[in-house]
Amino acid sequence: MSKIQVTLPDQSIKLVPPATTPQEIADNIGSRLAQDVVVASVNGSLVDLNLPLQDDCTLELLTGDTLEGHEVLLHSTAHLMAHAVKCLFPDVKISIGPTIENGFYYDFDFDGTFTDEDLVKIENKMKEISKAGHDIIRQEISSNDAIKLFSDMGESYKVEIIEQIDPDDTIAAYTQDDFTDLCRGPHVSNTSKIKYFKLLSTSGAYWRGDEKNKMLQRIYGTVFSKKDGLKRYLHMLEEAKKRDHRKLGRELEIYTFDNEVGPGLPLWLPNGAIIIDELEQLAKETERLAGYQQVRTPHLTKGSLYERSGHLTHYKEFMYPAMDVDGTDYYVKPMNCPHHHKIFAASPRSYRDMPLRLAEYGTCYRYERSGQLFGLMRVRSLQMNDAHIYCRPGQFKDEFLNVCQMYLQYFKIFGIEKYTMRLSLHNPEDLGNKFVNEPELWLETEKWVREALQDGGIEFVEVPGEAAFYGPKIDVQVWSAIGKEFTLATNQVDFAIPERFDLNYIDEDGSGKTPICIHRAPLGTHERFIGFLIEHFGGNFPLWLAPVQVAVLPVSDKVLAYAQQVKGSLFEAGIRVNLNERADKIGAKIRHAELNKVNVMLIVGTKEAENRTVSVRRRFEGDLGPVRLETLIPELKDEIKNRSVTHRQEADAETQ
RNA sequence: GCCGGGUUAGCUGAGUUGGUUCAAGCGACUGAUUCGUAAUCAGUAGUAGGUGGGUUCGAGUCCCAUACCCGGCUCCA
Repeated sequence: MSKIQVTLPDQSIKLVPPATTPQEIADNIGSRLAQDVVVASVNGSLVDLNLPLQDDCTLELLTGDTLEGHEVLLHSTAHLMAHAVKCLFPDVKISIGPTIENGFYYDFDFDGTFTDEDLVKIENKMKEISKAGHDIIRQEISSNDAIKLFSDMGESYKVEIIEQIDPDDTIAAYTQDDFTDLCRGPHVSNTSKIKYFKLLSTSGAYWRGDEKNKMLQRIYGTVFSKKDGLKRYLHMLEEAKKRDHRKLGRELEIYTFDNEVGPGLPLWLPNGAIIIDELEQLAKETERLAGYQQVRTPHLTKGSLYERSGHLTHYKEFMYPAMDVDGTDYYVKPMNCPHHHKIFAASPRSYRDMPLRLAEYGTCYRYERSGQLFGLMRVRSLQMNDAHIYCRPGQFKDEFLNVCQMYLQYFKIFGIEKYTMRLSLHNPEDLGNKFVNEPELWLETEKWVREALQDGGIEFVEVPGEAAFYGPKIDVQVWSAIGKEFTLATNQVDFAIPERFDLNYIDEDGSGKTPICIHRAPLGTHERFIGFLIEHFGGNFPLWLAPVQVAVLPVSDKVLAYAQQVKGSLFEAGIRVNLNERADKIGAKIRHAELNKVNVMLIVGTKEAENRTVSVRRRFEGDLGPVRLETLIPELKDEIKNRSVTHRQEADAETQ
């Protein structure tokens, strides 16, 4: 019988009989690989390990350590979980069980809810099924057969899914013991390959993600190919919790909430106010240089303004209800743009005035639904680093790109490296509904934005259907310590609203033209940005942002007078300084300062008092020895002025 | 808004099946100590079971309502 040639990644060739499976080849190479391999890549496509090879091919045997292998392992574990759930709760219907970053979930239709005890039971059952070592067998079937198969099992959600699959596509079912699931695969070849898993949480989730549909019960879990991987991941989750801005925000006394004030309405404590102030300084300096002008607008406005802007039709449910003032509806403002439009309209404008850039740190109020609130990241009172740029079509690309570059400039200052730029486009099917009905303008402005980004060499991903109702936008996505995704900054094109406000400028030819408007908030809101920064730095703020920049720590009361002089000099130099006058030992004072994540500690004892020096100790660096204040103060002022991102190793190490 | 869980002192956090005055640690305060790079010792106090009802001889514990928080879903101008 002729053999087939199987080329391995090291270019070595195995001659095997036709119908040999990748698993058999792995078995032949070594017992370790035989056990660890989870999926095969044949001629570049992922396939099951028990798929018989018929022709010459290249073969890569992927373990659960590889990206593709881990994905397969996650997916197979979702099936294993569904299998276990069906064993324990035969009445549940299964729906979908995809992989997500670092894990998987499965949604079940279940009359009841899964308790923590249920999770333990399910996990134990999974271990049992894993130990039993059932083969996982793929079966390709026709659409009709699949519908019959899953109808007979009472799996109505699966039937619904199959009905929406193109009947010409291959439909596959995977069976392990008495459990069969619809899946395109590939999967690991045997349940015994799934070992190091953990069920993490439960929640409700709407079928197909639509809140009009039935709410299903979701279970989240994760799996790793090695015990150590799972352990490290669980440890990482614990570490991330330590950086959670809600925990650090309280510990570092940055902000708080109060039941009597109301949900989503943060109270900024003095330390938080300092951080806000520094951010505003940065923004004002940056925007002044970029040609922005500051404006200020009121918190209350007549409803008619929001009718004109379209916000009352598009976002009324997210606005605080109207209050009646002398028979007229007034609203607290949910955004600043209509007011800025009014400022544009307040004077006749010429093409010579363009681009006109109006900036404001306006406080807005949005009625976020109660379940959306999340620490500082999602609040009901928020202050935006907002501005609106009015420009002529020919100026658009430059203006838009400049805004994007402003983001990048900020990100550099903060050392933000992990983010995604997302270009959100309209969905033609939602024109006139979710999006203003201007099909040509949509396409044109989307093209402009895309070109501006490409010209600027800025990487981005395109997301259809996510645009604002008045135009395409760029969102900058970041992740909180616990992995939640957030829009940190946003930059939107608005080709519709200026017209509704009858905004115009006199062009070179003497005719009136409508400007294009760019909405932009590179620092997002104070609330979200600071929430993010707390996590980004793990509370270890760079010197310029730190609420307490320097702590003066006298070794004993004997040198208190000198310590007070030191504090005075720093204070006069404009540095935020604390003096620890307590009767503690120096070790305790240092510990206290370290726990408060103070960047610079100045230890003064009799030696320093005699020599008119201070001993510098910096966070993460330890004792740096004595230095004269005349030397130290200018250095610190430089570090502050340059907004240097230093002394944050620990936060780096913790970043996932 | 929806599904689930939770709420005990400033923080963390115990508390059997409802049974006299609700731990403890940290923090705070007072006193002593005057000390050299992540915790000195002793003592004191504390407005502590979210709020409102109910069951009961008796509720932190059981029931109902409500507020707020947490995990998700959905949403995000």
